[in-house]
Amino acid sequence: MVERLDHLLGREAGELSLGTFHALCAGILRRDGAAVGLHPRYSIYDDSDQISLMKRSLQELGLDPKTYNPRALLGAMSAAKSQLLTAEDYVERSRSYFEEIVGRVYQRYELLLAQNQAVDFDDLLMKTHQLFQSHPQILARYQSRYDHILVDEFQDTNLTQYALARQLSARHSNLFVVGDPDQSIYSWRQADIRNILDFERDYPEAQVVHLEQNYRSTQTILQAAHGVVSVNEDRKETQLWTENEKGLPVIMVEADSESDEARFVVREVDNLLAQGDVRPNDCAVMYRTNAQSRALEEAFMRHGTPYQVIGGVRFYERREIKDLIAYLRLVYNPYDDISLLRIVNVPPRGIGQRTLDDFRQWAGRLGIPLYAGLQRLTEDGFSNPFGAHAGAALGRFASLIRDLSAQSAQVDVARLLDSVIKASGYQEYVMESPDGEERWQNILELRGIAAGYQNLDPQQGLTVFLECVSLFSDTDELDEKTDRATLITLHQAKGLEFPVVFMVGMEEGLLPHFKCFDHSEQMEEERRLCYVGMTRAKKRLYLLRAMRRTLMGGVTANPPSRFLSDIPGKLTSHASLYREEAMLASPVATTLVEFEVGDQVEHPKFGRGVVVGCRPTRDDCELEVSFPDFGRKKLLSSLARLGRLRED
DNA sequence: GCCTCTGGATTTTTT
DNA sequence: ATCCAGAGGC
Repeated sequence: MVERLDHLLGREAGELSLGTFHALCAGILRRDGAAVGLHPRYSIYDDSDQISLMKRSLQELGLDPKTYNPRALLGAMSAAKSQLLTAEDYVERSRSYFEEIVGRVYQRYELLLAQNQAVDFDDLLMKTHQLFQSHPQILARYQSRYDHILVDEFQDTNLTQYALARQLSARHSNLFVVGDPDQSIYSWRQADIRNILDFERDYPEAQVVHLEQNYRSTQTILQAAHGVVSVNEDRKETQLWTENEKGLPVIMVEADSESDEARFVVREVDNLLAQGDVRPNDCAVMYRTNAQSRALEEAFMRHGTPYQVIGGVRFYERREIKDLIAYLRLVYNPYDDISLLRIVNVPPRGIGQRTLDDFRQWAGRLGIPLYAGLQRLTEDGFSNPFGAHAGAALGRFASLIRDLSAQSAQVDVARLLDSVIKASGYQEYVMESPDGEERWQNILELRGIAAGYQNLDPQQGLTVFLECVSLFSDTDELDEKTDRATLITLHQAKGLEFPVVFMVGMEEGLLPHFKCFDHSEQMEEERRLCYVGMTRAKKRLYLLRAMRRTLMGGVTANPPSRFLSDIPGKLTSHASLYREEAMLASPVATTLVEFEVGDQVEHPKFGRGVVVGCRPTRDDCELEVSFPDFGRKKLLSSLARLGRLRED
């Protein structure tokens, strides 16, 4: 985004602050969070840290994590935070037994967060809002800093984000939001469409501009996508139009299995590349679930076609990476018990469950963070209450972290990381494990990323590095410089565009996902998701499905997605792998051209003619063409080299 | 304390 | 199919 703006605005782009709500808030809290009791070196807890903390909350309350699913509780709590409900608010309005439990857990969870000097993703937003509310003079500073505020993808903001935008723009009243209700695909993350509806109420003087001209896609693609999304009932009818050409038909492909599906994609990409006007970068393959990337990746790899997978098993969620980050986080924020517990015995250093339980209880009685407890153990003249063996192991760990902390003020992040690896013996530990080599490569990659922070002073470097790691977004890794195809989920693809798009898994159960079958609102969201995917395509759109596919160990046969039948037939062509042998190595879309009755066509031998009949078959189209000099001829669209004459 | 085995859950999407 | 937590053996 920064690059795009640089390109558009030139030098002035440097004056802009640009970021996700979360990143912006993280910076604000880093500077001014002390006003709401936040330590400037607070940690940001991600998904798995949240799970740990939630489990600990349950444990402390004597609740069984099997009865009370930590994920479900986190979900309920997150929903509350997205609407600015504090734990106390929540408790006050809880109506059911479940809500009562959530309320109790929420309170305990908040307490633990505070003890750890940590915040979760939702807190970044909510605490910033609280900060602004309780400290108008701080808010005023940010208000005067930003003359204008623009929120993009406004349909995907939650109530807290909207409230933040309101606060920040209150002084200048220059708030500009851009959004498309048809592309609202994050309601499960508490995105609230009310934000769009309420906007005009909250800003009665707002000017509304409807952007109905599309500059990206061909007419055919737009019409096909409209066919899908216009079925939604909870929707205001709008139809995009474009001055672009009609373009190629949408290609529907029916494959045998997911590997066939993947093979088709790879071959077609190669065909397009061979033809010359398409580069690997122009091609994207989109799917509903990350698990689907596997078969595709395999096909791309085997075929030797360059590709990149966005998201999937996320880099920063790999175990070896999280472990090393936990060392850095603990060094950075000694209150961070979650990070300490993660690595206290990784690699194994003789601190087992028993020792740890004793130690935690002991520190708990003293009311001090675990790290402070460790330091106390090593103080001179302190008689260690743990056994000789366990006590010594704890002591060694304590001095390990202390040495690293001392270094953290002196050396840059990359060197600090080297020290962590060396002092903990992490390299040996990783190399012993299965996939050791691969995991070590990941660590080297992390080392490379850390090296990018060398020009900052040590403290600053560590701060910025940890923040980037926590707030890293998958689409950040989208690499436009190396020329390769992109494999990406439909959700992540929002906001992007590609000349060639393959949507795979167009089946009932995948898109729409079977989890959405029972709820009409969720079903409408699936439809929008399909719409988002289709409208990413500029020139060529392929919709693929597999007759059989392996899901969670078992083989299933999914019927075609209901969305496929909402695309007007005259916009589509069918292709399948069965025809593959007969097909020359040329892209499907150049051999299949869309014809309608009445089209003027030209044949290399018969000359000009008019299409009088058109019968689509499963993977082709039988045409009947009337030629003035040769009479009526039956032709196969894929074989007869017919050209359509321009309509005037 | 640490390693291995087994049974059970678990996959929708993400800042 | 794969990952994780808990149990049991060394």
